Amino acid sequence: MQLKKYTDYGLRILMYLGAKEGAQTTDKEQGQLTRIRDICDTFDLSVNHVNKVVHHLGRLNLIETRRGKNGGFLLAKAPGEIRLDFVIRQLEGDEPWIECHNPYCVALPACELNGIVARGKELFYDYLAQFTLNDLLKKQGQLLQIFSTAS
Amino acid sequence: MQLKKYTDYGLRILMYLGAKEGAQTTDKEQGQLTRIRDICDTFDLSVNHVNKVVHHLGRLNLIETRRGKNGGFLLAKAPGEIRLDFVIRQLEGDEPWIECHNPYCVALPACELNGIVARGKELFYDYLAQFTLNDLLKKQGQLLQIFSTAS
DNA sequence: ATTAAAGATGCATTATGGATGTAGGTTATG
DNA sequence: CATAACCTACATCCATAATGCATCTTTAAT
Repeated sequence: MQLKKYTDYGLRILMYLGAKEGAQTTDKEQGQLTRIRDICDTFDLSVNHVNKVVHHLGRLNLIETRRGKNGGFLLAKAPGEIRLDFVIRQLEGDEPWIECHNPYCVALPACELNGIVARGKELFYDYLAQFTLNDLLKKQGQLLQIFSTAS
Repeated sequence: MQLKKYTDYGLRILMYLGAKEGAQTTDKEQGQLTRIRDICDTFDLSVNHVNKVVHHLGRLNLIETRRGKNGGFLLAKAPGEIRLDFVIRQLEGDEPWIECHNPYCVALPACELNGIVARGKELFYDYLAQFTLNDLLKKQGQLLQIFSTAS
């Protein structure tokens, strides 16, 4: 019962982008785009894994990816528009937390458990829905310093 | 992100015991104790796995186990005393849902995420705390019939 | 055009941990 | 003392997350 590292990495990537882009004064006069390598250097992660997460974030329209020389990626929305429940639900996959089939449970027709757990799961996500990427950037200055020295 | 089958099996075992014992008119005049084999036959599970879950439930003092001939196990408390949050927390293990170490995340000193997820986790368990084994036995009659014919 | 730098993609491999299996030990009944 | 139950410690299997590798496609600079 734990979030996948895959999901975790996705959130770190968003935090990295949010901290960096929040520090840029003008939208147009930004420097180089963030590259996969930048993320890997900062967090000491596998290029291949981050590759896939970045791609996934792109498909979710949370970031915009650009191929080719001087390519990279950046947030596709304002940090306040990126809700944590959405990110986690999508990256994690939204399967039931309890498995009634596989193997099939004979009690299923009379079972109250799956409903209770499903409601609990929704409460978890409802809580996360109160937060956005902005809430992860409260200590933006400190994050920036960490990210700039970590690579 | 899913409960372990181990936990699931534990809840099924408790439901089985609750349904069966709830149907027994007098406490003293009960028949044979429930055995691991009974659970396995009913739910079509592995003896070895159920073995461990039963043992765990015993250590948690949720059931009383008796060794030797005519041994077996039974609920150690009234179903209304067995809270679902406790059962799931114990069987599942109470680790954080997000991993900040292993690999260590450089953002940790300035990260708001782990706290948010931890709060969400507690809300999940708070919700489960409203329910007991009794709530899983609403359809006790139907459960009894299922269990008696499933073996 | 050519080249280099970036992400995209598919497949292979490794690592982790849950799920099972095996073997024997311990306890209680009759 | 034989049997039937749970107890316990391993060992092994297996699903899947995590990671690696190779190649393709796209884009910008030269």
